[in-house]
Amino acid sequence: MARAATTSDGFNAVAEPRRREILEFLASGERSVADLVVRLGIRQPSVSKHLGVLRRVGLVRARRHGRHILYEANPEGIRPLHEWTNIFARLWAHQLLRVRERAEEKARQVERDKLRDCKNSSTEEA
Amino acid sequence: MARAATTSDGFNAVAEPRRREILEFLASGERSVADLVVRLGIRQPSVSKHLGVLRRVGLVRARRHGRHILYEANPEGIRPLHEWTNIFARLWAHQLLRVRERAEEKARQVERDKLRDCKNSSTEEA
DNA sequence: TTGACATATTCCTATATAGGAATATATAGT
DNA sequence: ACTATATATTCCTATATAGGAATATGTCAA
Repeated sequence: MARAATTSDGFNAVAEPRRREILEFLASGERSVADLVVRLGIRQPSVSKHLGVLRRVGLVRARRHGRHILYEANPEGIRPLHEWTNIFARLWAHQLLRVRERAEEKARQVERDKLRDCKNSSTEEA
Repeated sequence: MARAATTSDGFNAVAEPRRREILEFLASGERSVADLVVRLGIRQPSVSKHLGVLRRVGLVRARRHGRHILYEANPEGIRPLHEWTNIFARLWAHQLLRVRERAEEKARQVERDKLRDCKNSSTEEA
């Protein structure tokens, strides 16, 4: 048997590097096919084909605007991939630590601010 | 040109459903090839081939234990995929809202604490 | 060493690509 | 209607599969 179709699910669609590039670009907003051609530096038919795959899998949506067709990312389509990778989240010890550390650092910062505010209000009392 | 090799990166390796199943199973701990054969219900050579792909891409590690070879997931290999999906995190409205709401609620709580602390310090001046 | 078990590898084939080239379709402007 | 522009589709080909079948490799045990 050959590989599963690129249109069989998001995982297969996103396996192609160009399609990831497209999605990365579309993450910043709606773009025309021509925009993508310029951005990716590949020929227009290739871009259209990739967009076709992404559209069939529900990773992008398209709408006409004059002569152009504007594509936008459908972030909901990416979520299943995100959820899947989360299966391993509990094994990322450092990341957990880092997130917690950042939260605690922020809390400390807030404490410092609080102290400073109190002092200021007691001296200059605007 | 054909599709990128399954061993070219984690995205391509994980595009195959069987390989995802393997990783899901290995997320619960080290397993032998025979375990995987039972679990997946596919023939041993297929499992070995899938494991070979996963190993080359760095998604699993193997070690011998007697006659058996034990495979374990390498969660670090999955992180790049997770990071990539995070590009769209800010577009997941509910999650974004939830995160922002929690941050703002926390900020309000901090404000309340600050006010209370200031009042306390002006009355009981410890 | 021989045999039994566990895993990997090789050979085979049908299948689905990705990109190039050429062409079709659709829309706007004149 | 005609032309220019924007995008999609078709045809082509080299390539890499996934799984089946058969076989090789490696390890223990007696």
